[in-house]
Amino acid sequence: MPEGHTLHRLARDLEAAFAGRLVRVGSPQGRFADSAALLDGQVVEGAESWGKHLFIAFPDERLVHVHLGLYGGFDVRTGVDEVPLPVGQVRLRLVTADAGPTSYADLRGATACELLTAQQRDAILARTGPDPIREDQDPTLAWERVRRSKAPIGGLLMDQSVLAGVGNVYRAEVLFRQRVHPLRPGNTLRVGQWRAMWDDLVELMAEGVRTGRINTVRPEHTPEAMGRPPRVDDHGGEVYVYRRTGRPCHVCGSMVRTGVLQTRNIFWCPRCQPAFRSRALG
DNA sequence: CCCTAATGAGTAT
DNA sequence: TACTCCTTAGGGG
Repeated sequence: MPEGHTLHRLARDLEAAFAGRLVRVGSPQGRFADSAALLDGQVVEGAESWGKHLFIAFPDERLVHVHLGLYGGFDVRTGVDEVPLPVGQVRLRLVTADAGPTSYADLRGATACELLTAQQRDAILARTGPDPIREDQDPTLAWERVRRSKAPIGGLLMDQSVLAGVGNVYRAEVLFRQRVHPLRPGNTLRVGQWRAMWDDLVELMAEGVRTGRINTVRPEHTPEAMGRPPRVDDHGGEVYVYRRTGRPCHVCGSMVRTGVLQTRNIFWCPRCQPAFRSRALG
């Protein structure tokens, strides 16, 4: 489930499970085997995330860079009695190998799993915008990009060089909550609207880190408050528009619409998010 | 702008 | 067997 909150939780969990611990490092699937051999038997220094990028630090400034892509997963288990045999395509496995409690972590389906230098990590961070999950981030850096761009805000929100960590769910939901149409050009937004979106993302994504889910509905729109059935599908969080095509808007009852914006599905409410200029999405 | 490929696994047909 | 997906990089107009 890879948006920024997922990576942040993973960094936290990997840090708790492995920082300061001697680990065995392997690649049961084989595709990371050479690099794993270099790290095997070393002590993990820490783990950190930035946007959707995850870095696990080993001695001598060697960093494992992980990007989960569309469907990667990193299962971290702490305090287990036994480490099971790998199941499926495990690209990277970490297992504690000292006197402390036993933990292991299995990485599958990642777009990136590679060994980088600190310089290479810095190059990635240099093309990554402010991350609403991290402390002390400067939203004006993102605003300077948004206000100069005629690209649709729905695309800018997912441009990781503008803003780091927002994916398809958070973009659809923050646009709904702030009543902004996805096709609205960045350079037509007012700074107050941008600031409201940023502040909302800070809150929403912090809640995502706490719960591990993307939950975006306000208290008055929860299933309990409205007497409606809870969302039944996949990921579990309550949302306003994401993947709710053709269903009634929780706020106004209009049918939620869908379209494609920069190769990704976008969802919005035509009444709560009135069109601005363009009608290309209907 | 458009298209395609690349990661796994689950669910549908 | 196909099709989906909380992503991104690369190539061609």
